[in-house]
Amino acid sequence: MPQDERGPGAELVRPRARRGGGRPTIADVALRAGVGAITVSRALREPGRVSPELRRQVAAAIAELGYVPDRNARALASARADVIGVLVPSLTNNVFAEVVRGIYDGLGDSHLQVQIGNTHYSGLEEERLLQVFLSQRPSALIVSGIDQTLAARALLENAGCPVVQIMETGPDPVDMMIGFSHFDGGRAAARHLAEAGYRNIGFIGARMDPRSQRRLAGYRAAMEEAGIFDPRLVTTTTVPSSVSLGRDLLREARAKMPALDAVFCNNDDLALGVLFECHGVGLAVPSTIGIAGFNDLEMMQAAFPSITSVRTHRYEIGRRAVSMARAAISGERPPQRMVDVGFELMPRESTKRAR
Amino acid sequence: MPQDERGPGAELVRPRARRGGGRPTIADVALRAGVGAITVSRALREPGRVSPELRRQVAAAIAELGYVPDRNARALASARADVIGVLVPSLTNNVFAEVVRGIYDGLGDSHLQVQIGNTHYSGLEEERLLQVFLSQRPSALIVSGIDQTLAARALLENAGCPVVQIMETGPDPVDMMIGFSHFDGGRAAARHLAEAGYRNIGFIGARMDPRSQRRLAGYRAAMEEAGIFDPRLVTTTTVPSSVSLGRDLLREARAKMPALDAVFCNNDDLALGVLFECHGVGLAVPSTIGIAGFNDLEMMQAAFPSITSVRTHRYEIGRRAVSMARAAISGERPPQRMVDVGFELMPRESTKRAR
DNA sequence: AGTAATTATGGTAGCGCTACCATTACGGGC
DNA sequence: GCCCGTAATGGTAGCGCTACCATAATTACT
Repeated sequence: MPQDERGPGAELVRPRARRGGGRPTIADVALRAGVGAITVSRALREPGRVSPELRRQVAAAIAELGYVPDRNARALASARADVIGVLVPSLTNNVFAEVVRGIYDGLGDSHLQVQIGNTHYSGLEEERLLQVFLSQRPSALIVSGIDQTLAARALLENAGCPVVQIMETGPDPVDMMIGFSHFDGGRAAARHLAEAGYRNIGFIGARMDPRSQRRLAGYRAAMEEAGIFDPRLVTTTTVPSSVSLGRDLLREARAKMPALDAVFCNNDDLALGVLFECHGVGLAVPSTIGIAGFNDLEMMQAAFPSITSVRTHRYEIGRRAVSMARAAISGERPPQRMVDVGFELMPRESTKRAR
Repeated sequence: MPQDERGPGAELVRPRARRGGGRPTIADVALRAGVGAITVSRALREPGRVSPELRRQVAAAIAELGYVPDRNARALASARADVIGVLVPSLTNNVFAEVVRGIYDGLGDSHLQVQIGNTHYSGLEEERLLQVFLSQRPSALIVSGIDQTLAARALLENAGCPVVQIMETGPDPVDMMIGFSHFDGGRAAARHLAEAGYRNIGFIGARMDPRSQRRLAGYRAAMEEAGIFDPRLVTTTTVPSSVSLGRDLLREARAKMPALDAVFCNNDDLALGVLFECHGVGLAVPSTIGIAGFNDLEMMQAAFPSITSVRTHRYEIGRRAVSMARAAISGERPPQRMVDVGFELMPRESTKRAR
């Protein structure tokens, strides 16, 4: 007889193995603490509603068992996942990377998780991701921009959770909104160049998503105010932005308009490329050509010469968007549904034309 | 009698309102399609096991009702969320932003979602996030580096799901691993500078996380091989990297070692700062001073002069890490548990010393 | 003192899905 | 023709938690 004698029936009698893999559940904790399961649940979510005595017992039992609540079960039972869905058009674009960092930092010690979707600047992809996110019943949604498709907008309006649109301000928010005016930012940069004494001020733009378009519109407005607008000054492409592309576009712009004496770049990557191109072909900055960028990445002030740019408050937008979402989740709708965080023109060497 | 006559008992008889908010469930779809609920579930997850006939009926019912599966219920029932947890030390560091982009692109049309945690280069934070992630029973985990704390390593080993360590290679993987040798990368860059004829080759490093340390070790090995190592050539700080910091560190390095004729920078941001500092103080690059960076960001080749760097395959690492994870999730352990994607030295103008 | 309001706790019944097993239909090997 | 393996489908019983209601034990108030 083998030692491992269990009899042929043992297999049949054995209770079905626990599906979940044997992790302790709330029932185990309740048993150990000598309380009901619901009291454990409450001790975790609303400690104020449980007596200090029981709270201690529960905490001890949790520690002894190494209990970790199952987020999936919680989400199913409460019909709400502790997740904030975030949609951004790009993950590698430094601007959105900082927004995302602000979002993460804005979570603080809340139990919320972030789920990021990358729309690749595509409205259809945004719709698809919205569907996916909604299937989790998120606690809130943060979406970039104000140019959602009709279908996406409908999804947002029926999301059943707070929604924050970020990075731009505009009329008719779905719910809440925090950002700034790209039009005004573009206009401020262009005005600055005009005031510095430049006359043939070009615009260089890549990608040309809706926000870029509005910066271009702001540039145009400033140029027309000064009576120096000329369509040949505008050089754009839908190709994604890069430093090399900045070099290429400056070459293209100068070929078209040899008299060009300044450029306002859609973003700082292009501005850096423009600076390198000037170095490469021996154009003096700022005396022969002025350069202004947009976003004010850290490197703008370290460049030589330092580059004028429009500082945007990306990190702050991320943080405050989460604050607004958290407030709304707790039921307290913030007084301001629409927040304009503005921008700041940072004049530097690259636009100091000697008069 | 009021019109709205329901009798006092109506309130008690009324079936309890559906908790979930009235979204159609799998049972609704099953009813409509005239099949069992389980068949709907299978039609969605393993279409091959359902007859084409029923599959069509189910698809039609889903479309008519606008059914969207509840991910939370699925996760609870199957004890597995369709989520890949990703831990990175930084979200704004361009290198990790590209890894993350590769990860997202690697998902393809799978039903997987990504959950990103930002460890801020902290082992303790990594532990905490691992706990949070594990409470969702993720399908796989991707973690950066090989320097986990003991506790974090234990969590990973008992995670009960595939684990991929990325960005580095090293002995003793938890499960799978994909990356490259930072030591070899650092050594290759330093050797290149020595072979180009530079003699007083400095090292400039920021943050000095474990990967930076290994690059420094590689640099040192190359210097000792060439018999030109001097500890005064090394300038580091634990401050996070930036372009401005590159300028500062070059000033510091030159103050310490006026004979400095080349620098290998920990990363490309610093290298760019070094270039600007050289422009600022009128040092000729590459004749008076040579510059090499690490990672080969796009701007390196667009810079003037273009900057030598060590190209790392960040996007590819992200993509392939997901492939490996997906393979493991499907049960097919990939033949290679450890993948070294290598790196590529990109010699450019900034190290072309005229002999 | 008696009643209502409040607090603290527990029991029950799901949330919407899938694992597991049972059942049926069909074809092939003997 | 019978048995058995295979494929296709369904029923049942949870997964681990929380909403909802019930109950008991207080406190507040008339």
